[in-house]
Amino acid sequence: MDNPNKTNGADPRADLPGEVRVRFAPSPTGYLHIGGARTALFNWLFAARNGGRFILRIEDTDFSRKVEDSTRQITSTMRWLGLQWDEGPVAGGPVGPYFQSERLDLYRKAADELKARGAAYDCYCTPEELAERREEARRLGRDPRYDGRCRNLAEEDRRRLVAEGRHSVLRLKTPKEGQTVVEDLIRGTVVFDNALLDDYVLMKSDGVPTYNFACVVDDHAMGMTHVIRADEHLSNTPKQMIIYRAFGWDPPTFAHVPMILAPDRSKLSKRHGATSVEEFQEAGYLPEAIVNYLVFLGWSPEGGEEVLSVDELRRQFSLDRVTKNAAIYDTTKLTWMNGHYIRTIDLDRLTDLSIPFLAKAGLVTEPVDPSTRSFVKAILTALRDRVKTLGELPEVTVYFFRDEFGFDPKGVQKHLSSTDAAGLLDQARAVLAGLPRFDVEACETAYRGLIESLGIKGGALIHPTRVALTGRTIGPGLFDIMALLGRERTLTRLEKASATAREGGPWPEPVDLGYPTVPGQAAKTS
RNA sequence: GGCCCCAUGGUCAAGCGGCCUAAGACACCGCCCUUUCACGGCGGUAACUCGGGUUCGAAUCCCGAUGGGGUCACCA
Repeated sequence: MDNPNKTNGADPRADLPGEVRVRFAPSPTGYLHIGGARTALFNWLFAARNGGRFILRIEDTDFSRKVEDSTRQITSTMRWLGLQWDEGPVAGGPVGPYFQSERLDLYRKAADELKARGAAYDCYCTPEELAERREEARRLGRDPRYDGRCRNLAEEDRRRLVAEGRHSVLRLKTPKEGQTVVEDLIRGTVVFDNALLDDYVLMKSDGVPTYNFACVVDDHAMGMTHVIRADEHLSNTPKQMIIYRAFGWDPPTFAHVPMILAPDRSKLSKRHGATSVEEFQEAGYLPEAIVNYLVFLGWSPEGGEEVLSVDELRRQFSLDRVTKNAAIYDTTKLTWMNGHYIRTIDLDRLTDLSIPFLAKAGLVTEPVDPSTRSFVKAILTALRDRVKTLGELPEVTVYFFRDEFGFDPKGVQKHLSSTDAAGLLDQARAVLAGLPRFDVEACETAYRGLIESLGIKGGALIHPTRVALTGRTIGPGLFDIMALLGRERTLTRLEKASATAREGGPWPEPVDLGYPTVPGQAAKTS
């Protein structure tokens, strides 16, 4: 005799490492969505805080031929963010495989068990018929739900349908009465009427499970203790609870975190600009800034700090300080935070992170030699608190790397259009040329001296010099620029600018290095 | 449309019955610092969706309305 409980066994959780087990289960869509990243982050932090394990599972039950590429993309971005998983692709683990596409046998077995328990049944209705009936129901103003006609099929009818060559799907026999109660860590108690639940599909006709089914089978088999996921899954939860109950399994504890919405309050999608972590990565955002920003979308620390290190987050994160309301995603604060990290992280690290951006613009060639590296480092010292993203770097540093850098017409107009300016530049050049040492202090002393002896205001000399040396009116301190440029280039540029000023131009046009892309702010500019 | 969730400034948010004539951060606006631009410092504008209750007392509890969001597939 069949023992309906025989495959229940012990709760898998009992034998698995970690008291707390949580997972992030993305489907391989090609990139790591910003909302997904936050869900992953919450899970990761929750595991860290509770001494648990963080599992990565790829939900690739959909067709998708790019599974491999997509998975690589997602995993590499997660690593870049610092969200290492304890079990999952590459890492392996005791309850693998961690790709749903490799777990098909498990689902089939589980499906058979459910059928044996009388909790599910084969349905032979074709998609066309279903669509037709849905349409019909809609027309009559009824809920477009499955009518349950295969729920209690007589054996001979079943045979007839098979003989017609029909394929079947497996449907769950959902209870017609009663309620399903979800005790959610964030939402509290949420009650759903079973009567509203459809006999939805568990296994598709091609033998592949649907999301809700695979999700339950895996969460159970993988010993999940908590399921932390986006709010959009809350309405799926009763369906999943019923499956757990049908198997006789204890469901995990659920926590539905609020969604991240686009500025227009709708669900975040591609048309809202940057929605993937990769886009921010390419634009020169630092992982710590993204993590820091993301965690504050829905969570806040007890102390009210706005900037917290990852270590601090791992120590402080808790689900009971997660808000219930959806957050609108706005990059302004992220950009500010990125600027904060740019000016506070270790300089060597900043240098290493910056070089690829300069290389991409052709300003340096990788691998950089030591002297170039220290030059970049010195530039960064002078410039780091003036940029918000690494992507802006080429734009604001060209003149350090190239002698053709173009002049801002307004700057020229304002500071280099008179012959006075040319004269000033000549005098400055003479003074600088005679300096025994050419460093920040020496340059400044020389300039201050010249300014005083000419009886002019500092700006009268400094502004024209800045434009002459950099082509623009903004940038680091002038004497830092001189020291960075070195005597030779400084003198040459002064001379050249003076000559051009005398001739009244022409001044080279600013070069286009691809303007800094700040994702999500495109809409603002237009 | 049914069901579910949510509701404090432009945005993120603190607040969990009296400490609220409501924190903090970003953004914005002034001022200061200053060779520019930043950074930094100081200050300012700006919010409890509405209506009923409960209570001595409500941003906080209850109900309703309104608004927003999610979900209703052989997608995940």
